[in-house]
Amino acid sequence: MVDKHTTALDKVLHLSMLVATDLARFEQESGLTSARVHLLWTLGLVGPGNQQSLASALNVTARNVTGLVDGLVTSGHVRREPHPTDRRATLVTPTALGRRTIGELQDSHRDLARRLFGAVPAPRLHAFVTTLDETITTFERLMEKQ
Amino acid sequence: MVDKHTTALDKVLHLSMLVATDLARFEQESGLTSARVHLLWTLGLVGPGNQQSLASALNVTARNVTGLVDGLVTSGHVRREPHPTDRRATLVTPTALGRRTIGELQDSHRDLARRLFGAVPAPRLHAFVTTLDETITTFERLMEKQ
DNA sequence: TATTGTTATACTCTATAACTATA
DNA sequence: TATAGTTATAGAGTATAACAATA
Repeated sequence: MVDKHTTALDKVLHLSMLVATDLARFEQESGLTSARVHLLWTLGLVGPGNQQSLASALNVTARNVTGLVDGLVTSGHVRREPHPTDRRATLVTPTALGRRTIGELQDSHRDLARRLFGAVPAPRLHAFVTTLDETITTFERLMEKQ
Repeated sequence: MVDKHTTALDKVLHLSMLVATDLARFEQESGLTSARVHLLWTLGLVGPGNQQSLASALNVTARNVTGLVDGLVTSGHVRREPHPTDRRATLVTPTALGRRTIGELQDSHRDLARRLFGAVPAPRLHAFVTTLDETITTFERLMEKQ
């Protein structure tokens, strides 16, 4: 039998694993890989940008972004455009297909959240989020100290 | 502004991402990769077994397990032993180093859980776990229907 | 000089298919 | 015939290092 703290952590990880499984189905259907979906999702969050900014946001090397963008150009999800002011840089911009895919990602994310938490009474959902906030804060303080 | 359901889901994912970051530090320090740590963790859960059972538990192909075990044999974490009754099979068994690593994994998992949730009042932690249980159940019912 | 992106190279994870030894 | 594991092959993600073009 495990202690109650471990139980809580394991259930958090279990839920996020299920969400990842759901995302994997999206990836299969769209013919995309996790890394490319991650790039598209980020593009949806921060808007068109150069590859360096994507590398920072994704926490990978610039070389890696080159490869991911190559793949997404081939699949027709993004375009490389000249940067308006810096001739060294390229502007990674979603195509119509890319914009549609990003929208579907955002919609299914929101739908999933609503289906998962829609039946939870408001006060309990509030307490749930409060606990998560405290936990995340605790974690970030722990990380700082090392 | 996002709705409260999306906020809840995003915070769950944020927390699990932080946990993954913590695990990544363990991987760096031990010189192991995620996939190999996952295999060791599974070995700790289910005990020594043949490669097919590991493949099922990890949800990857037998070929993939061959490669992971190759790496862990080279790093000295596991040994391939003859299966006592089936001469086709090999028994993947942790070495002393492997057992120590598995123990450290389990300890640091338990420690992390205690540090994250140790300060949460018992009733609120209980409600937290209840909400997670409901959510996981909801999710699994959603998956069945498709 | 510093930065952006690419070429060169290499390793890991992952998969499918064909094969050997054994059940 | 079926199963356990390996060899052969291939693609994707990731990294470091060297380099060209531009700032």
